[in-house]
Amino acid sequence: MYRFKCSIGFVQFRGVLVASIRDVAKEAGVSLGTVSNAINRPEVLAPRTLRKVQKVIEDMGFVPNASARNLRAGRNRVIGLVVPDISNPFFTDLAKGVNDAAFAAKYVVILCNTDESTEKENQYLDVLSAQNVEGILITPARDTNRALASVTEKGIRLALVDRPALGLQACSVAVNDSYGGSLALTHLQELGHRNILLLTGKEDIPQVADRNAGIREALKKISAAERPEITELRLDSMSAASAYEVIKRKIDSGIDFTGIICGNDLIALGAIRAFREKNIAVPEEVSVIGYDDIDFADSANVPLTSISQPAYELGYAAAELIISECENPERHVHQRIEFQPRLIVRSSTAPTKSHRANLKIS
Amino acid sequence: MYRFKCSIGFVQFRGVLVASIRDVAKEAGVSLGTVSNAINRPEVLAPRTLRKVQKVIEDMGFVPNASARNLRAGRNRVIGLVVPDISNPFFTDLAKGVNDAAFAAKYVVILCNTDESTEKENQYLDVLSAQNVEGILITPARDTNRALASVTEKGIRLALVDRPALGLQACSVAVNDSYGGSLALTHLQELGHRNILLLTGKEDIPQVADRNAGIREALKKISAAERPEITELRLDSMSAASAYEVIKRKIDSGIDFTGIICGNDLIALGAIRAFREKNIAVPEEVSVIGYDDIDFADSANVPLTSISQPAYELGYAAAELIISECENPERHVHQRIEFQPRLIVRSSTAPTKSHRANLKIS
DNA sequence: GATTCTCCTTGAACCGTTTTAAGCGATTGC
DNA sequence: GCAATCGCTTAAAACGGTTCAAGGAGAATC
Repeated sequence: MYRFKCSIGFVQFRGVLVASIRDVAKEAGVSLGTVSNAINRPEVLAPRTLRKVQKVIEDMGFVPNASARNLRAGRNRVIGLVVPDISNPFFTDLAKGVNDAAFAAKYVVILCNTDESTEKENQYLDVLSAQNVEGILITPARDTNRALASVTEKGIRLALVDRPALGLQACSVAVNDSYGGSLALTHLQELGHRNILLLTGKEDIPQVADRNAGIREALKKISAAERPEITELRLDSMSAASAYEVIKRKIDSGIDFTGIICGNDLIALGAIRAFREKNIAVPEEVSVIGYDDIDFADSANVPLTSISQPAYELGYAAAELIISECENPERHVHQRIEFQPRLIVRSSTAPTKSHRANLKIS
Repeated sequence: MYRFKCSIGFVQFRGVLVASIRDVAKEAGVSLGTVSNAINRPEVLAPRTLRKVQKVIEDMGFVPNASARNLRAGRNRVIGLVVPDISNPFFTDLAKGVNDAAFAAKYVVILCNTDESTEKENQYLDVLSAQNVEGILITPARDTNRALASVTEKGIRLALVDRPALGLQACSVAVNDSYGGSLALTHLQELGHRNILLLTGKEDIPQVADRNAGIREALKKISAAERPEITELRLDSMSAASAYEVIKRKIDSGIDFTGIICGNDLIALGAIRAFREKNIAVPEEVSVIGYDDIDFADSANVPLTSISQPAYELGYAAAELIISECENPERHVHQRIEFQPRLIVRSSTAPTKSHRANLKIS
């Protein structure tokens, strides 16, 4: 650090001497405004002055104080990301996308993990607005969160991730969940499954509701004779542990299905673990289909058939969207980006026995 | 929002009217300093005044501007977390621990992902110090990063996570990597493995170096007759994809080992995938041991033997440490917390053929 | 040589808080 | 009855930047 060489006293800050723009100015023999220009509008300075100031900045290791900057400019290059479960690789990938896009634009991301709780979500929204972030990227735990609207009233821009912006003044980046649901159902139906268990989270989780809707939609299109029977089972938390417990109990009370559609891959992994423990073969006796197609799906005990969602791209696009809104508010128009999910077939799904028999006959 | 009722003009901010402390003061008929006191030191105000001001604050939905506050007070309840790879569940869990501890203390976390690059690490350190975060939690990509020292010089408190604080004025929370390495080696050695491949990241990654040191230490304690031969192989990135490619090539050029010690579980999964593809049985032909014991280790294709590290606790402890330092700088003394790793045996390791034969004989 | 024009640079105002010394009315002490 | 004390409240000075109107030094024009 340069501080010992500097002729005038630096400011005491947290017990340490830190250079301010004033110190740079004095050292470089220019005015304070010139230093500011060197940082923000180098093109207005004479090349000689610019170089001189830059050298001093470099030597002193000067970094402009973001708070002061923000106070004056009303901007701070911070966005918030609010997700229900960062341990889920889907959201991890999404967060990575957000981070990379933010980094490229010299923004910074505050990560908030709500554990699927609306209460924690609201607390985080309060904290984020106190921090005065420029924008918030959120995958809301529930569809009806009035706190979301009040955030936009405070001038904080909002974008919904993995959700359409229902009635909100906001951009959204989502995956077509309804189509994803229908992909899963159709796959099992075509393999001959007629009794299917739907193992998801609480109904008020938007993604869950949409996929269920897609499944029902797809059901209608299937002739009555071939139409599967659906049973629903709700987990308190969309985690492997929760699915493991529930499926173990289910096995004990008797299995009345040949296929499971899971709310995400973690649930699928938990279920498969339960089956393995009880010596029920996947996919021979039960087919399991996951959702998200996380990286591990391929390395799993039984490589998972899953519905692939572009998590990283989702996050990247969302961050780009909100950052462009922050940089250019007047020109911005809210938009809705929708990605399409894809079915990835691996080893955890197979035709039912009767279906195989039928195939041989015909 | 109150803004339409207020008699004087609010400040235009991001296209939206936002109340400042001045507006509150005017509305409540008190001075600006009194409002500040109502917020920060309610005990100095007369109860009547306090109630009056609080009511106005409530009605206006006033939230103090964090930038101004930070500028003046030098505190902002923000800490930074810098990790090499957030996609790695080890760091995800760690980040979750940090987040939970921060949330409990009403702090907020800026997440920074460096992709194991010192350059990106330094850029993030600059951004974080510009943001004036109160503290930084970091798992440095390399041991020798001079930028770290300069951060503390700027009055930003530092704590090292998953690393001891080598010569730095900082707390640290770490896992005994050297012991972890010896655990892995001893396990394979006891299973009869005499040719072991070490599949890790670059040597200058501190954790890698320490574990290697632990392995060499353990080797020395083994009698020459039983001492395994170690070959090292370095990956550019500690990811499944990288391990997969390298091991596939290795298989083609001939396998001269019966066991692999991997730098983390992702590497182990990538390696196992390569073996499976080439029809080499794990653990019958090759034993594989991972590191970190991520949640998924148990659900993997071949359930992974691994060295378990308390990632969540690591993060939680680190965050608590730095937050207590921020809240009480003068009373704080730097400390070093060390967790012990544990060996978790699953199915990816087994005795070598000759070892099994020996066992039968004896 | 005076005038205009360009190109840089400067000084001062301002952003919204916190903090502290000073002020002020009421109460207490002598 | 006057000074000292007490309990609140206030005014004003930071904090560290950005921004912009105004100033000043040369170069170009007349």
